[in-house]
Amino acid sequence: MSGPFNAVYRLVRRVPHGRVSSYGDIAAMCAEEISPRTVGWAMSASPKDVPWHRIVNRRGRLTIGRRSVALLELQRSLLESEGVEFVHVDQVDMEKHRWTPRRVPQAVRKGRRS
DNA sequence: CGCTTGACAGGTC
DNA sequence: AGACCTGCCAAGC
Repeated sequence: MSGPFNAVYRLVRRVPHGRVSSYGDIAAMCAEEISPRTVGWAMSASPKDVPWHRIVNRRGRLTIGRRSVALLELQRSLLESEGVEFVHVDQVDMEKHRWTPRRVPQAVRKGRRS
């Protein structure tokens, strides 16, 4: 049971309560070469135990809502309930809440230095 | 099998 | 700053 999607899910499960990460950050931390788009696709099919709402775009925008406004509102309410602050109605404060792990699990770490 | 569609990102103008 | 282009890649048709 492996593959890019599961690697993505393992990483997203590590994003702590009250913190957020971006599609690009998750892709960069992933061991396999995947694109941010693939992370987005994985989120759209994520299992129940994956905190998909903690993944936003690079600037903190909630880029989910084009097809489902209800999902956008759900994401916003979930983040607000975790104490995440917003700089705009659809944009979280990345400076304060971006997840910046010192170490990513070896199995997931890609051979690159930031 | 080829074309379109995105829950993206980096660059140009 | 914001519109636009390109690379990206799994799914769906």
